[in-house]
Amino acid sequence: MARGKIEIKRIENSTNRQVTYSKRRNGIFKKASELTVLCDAKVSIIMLSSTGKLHEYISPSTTTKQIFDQYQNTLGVDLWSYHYERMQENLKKLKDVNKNLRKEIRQRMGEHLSDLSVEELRDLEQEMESSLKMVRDRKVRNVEQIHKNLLHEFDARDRDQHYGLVDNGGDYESVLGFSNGSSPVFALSLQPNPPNDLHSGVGSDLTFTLLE
Amino acid sequence: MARGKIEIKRIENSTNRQVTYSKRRNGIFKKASELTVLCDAKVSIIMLSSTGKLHEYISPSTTTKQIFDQYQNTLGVDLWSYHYERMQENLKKLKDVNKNLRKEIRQRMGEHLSDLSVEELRDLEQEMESSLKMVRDRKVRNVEQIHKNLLHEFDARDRDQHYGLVDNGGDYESVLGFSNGSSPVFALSLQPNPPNDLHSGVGSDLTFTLLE
DNA sequence: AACTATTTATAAGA
DNA sequence: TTCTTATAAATAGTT
Repeated sequence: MARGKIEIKRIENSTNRQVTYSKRRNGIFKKASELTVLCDAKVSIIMLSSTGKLHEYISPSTTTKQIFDQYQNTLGVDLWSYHYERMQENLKKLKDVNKNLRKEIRQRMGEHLSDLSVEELRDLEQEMESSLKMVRDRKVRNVEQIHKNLLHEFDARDRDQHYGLVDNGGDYESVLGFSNGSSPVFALSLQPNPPNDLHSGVGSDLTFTLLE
Repeated sequence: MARGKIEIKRIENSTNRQVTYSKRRNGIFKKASELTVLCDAKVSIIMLSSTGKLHEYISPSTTTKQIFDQYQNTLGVDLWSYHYERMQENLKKLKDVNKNLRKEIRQRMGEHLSDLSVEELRDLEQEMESSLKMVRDRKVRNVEQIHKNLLHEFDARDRDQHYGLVDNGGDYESVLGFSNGSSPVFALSLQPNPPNDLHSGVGSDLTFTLLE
């Protein structure tokens, strides 16, 4: 635009290209700043040079993020708001599921029962009775298995070397294969089920029989 | 810049401002397009006029989203990735909580018990027994209340007008104030608790006493 | 929207 | 880089 007209096509000389980029970039930024003031507008300019450098102009009255947000709102485009909204929906659904799970647990813990009708209470009671039976059965099976292992170990020691009870200094825990010193069996016998007016199943009684 | 120099300050006349905005906007966009070609650069310009209108220029070789992404990568800024990451963390936490809640419920339903030690099984059993008692007690109290209401209603009818049983044609449901024809009491008496080998608490027996 | 006198931007050279 | 300056381009005010 001076000292000779130029054609608008890529400047092949790298230095010239850099110089022109720098000069014209400043020119555009100056124009943008004038436009901002003269016309009460907001302008965001981001430039990436061929060498990968980034320069930006942003009107003093705003931020780049505000411009981005406005851009998306106005054009109804979703650059990333689509993902954002999907995540928020997902979050909400998970929270709801969570809430319901907590409610169910609380009811199974005997709380928040006032919402339930007599039918629902009766169904819940039956469900819990049946589940309790399964827990109890599982416990009994576990304890029986431990008991069998115990008998088997004593038997084996007695038959093989006769050093079991004496050499071991009464460390029954190792007999069951618990090397960290925290044997479930002895912990159980030290903390027996406390007497409980609801405690009427055979399973729990078997536990006492085994451990006491 | 022509026909007289102007001061760079807001143009008060609205029409003039609009016209200048339009002219200078085109000027800047033209400069941007020249820069793109001459210097092999990428430019994104977003303008918001004082009237709220949005105009943009984007170099042909790219997209606005690419520029946004590049902007964020280069500056290490997070405009929205901060929120995105926070949301993903949140999502993950909720999923974990959810998983644990489901596990707890399953265990309270008598499933997935193999992970539990004998102590944990015993604790769970006790917890469920105590919770079952609360459910049972609540059911009993509800049924007792319904029974009391029933007796009170019969009593009142007998005392006041002597038209209860005859005029009502034996519609006991309305006596309890259930106008939709689905009385919990009668539903309960039609579907009594089935005999259950675990069914040993006094609460459930009381239910049968009341309803049979 | 077009015109045009003038200002501004800038290409090339130093 | 920065400065200079001839000249192209942009544009303020007018029509």
